[in-house]
Amino acid sequence: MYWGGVMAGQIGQSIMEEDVWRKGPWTAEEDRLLIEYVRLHGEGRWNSVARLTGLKRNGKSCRLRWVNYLRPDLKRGQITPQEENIILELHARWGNRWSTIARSLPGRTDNEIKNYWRTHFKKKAKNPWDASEKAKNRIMRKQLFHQQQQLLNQQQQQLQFNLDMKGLMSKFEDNNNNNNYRFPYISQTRQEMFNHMCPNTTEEQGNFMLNGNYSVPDNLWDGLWNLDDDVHGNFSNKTGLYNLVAPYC
DNA sequence: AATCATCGCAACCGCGAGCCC
DNA sequence: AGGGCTCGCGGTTGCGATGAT
Repeated sequence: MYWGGVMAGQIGQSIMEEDVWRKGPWTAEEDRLLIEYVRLHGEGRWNSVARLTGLKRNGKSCRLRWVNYLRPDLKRGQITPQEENIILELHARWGNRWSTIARSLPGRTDNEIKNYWRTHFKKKAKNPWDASEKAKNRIMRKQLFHQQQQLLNQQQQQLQFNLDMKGLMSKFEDNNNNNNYRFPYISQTRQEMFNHMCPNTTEEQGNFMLNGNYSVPDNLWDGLWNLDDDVHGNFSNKTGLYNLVAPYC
């Protein structure tokens, strides 16, 4: 634990005052204050956090803590082989554009993916592109090995997937009905959302998924690789929804 | 058991884009 | 037009955990 940087006084005040920003690991109390701030004011205006909550953290630090650790829709746990494959594919396509890659992995942050890449792939070859090819081969072998087990577990996975999807959809609907702070950008009905997120989905497929069976047609995954980067610049609109749902479409 | 190396990840830093006045 | 502010991104660092010797 240490104390760092001195910041000149805040703009707009006649008297310049020195403020010492705290650095280093966040405490539970700091997390609580930040979560409360976002609950009351939503994401953004991070430089207001210190003034409104008393947190001795600068805006950048608050944003980073929220985006990388406190966001309620973050997925915990290890990167799955499927996610690993996506990372490799997208890195081969976009290089170190971590935020772009992260948008295709719901619940994963650019920082997490960046760290994962560095620790798992970067050092395994002289350059990352070689690493990408080697890792892809490794994953293909791994997937082959696990194929039999996956078949055995298929029923159980299908059940879990259905439950997860139902939970996701209920969150969206809760937000729609209750203005839940977790998804402040959502203002669509479930049907509208699916129409937007899954434009290639036929009406029959859409109804099928909406009515409780969320099996993913293989061809719909193709859309994941054709995401238009231009429409993914901000997580405060439909894009956020798209990114959450895209893997299921 | 002690020491050293490596890993994994949270957090920081510098930079640039976009916006507003 | 340009200066200031906010935000997001990618690179880097620091440090605890874990493994190897």
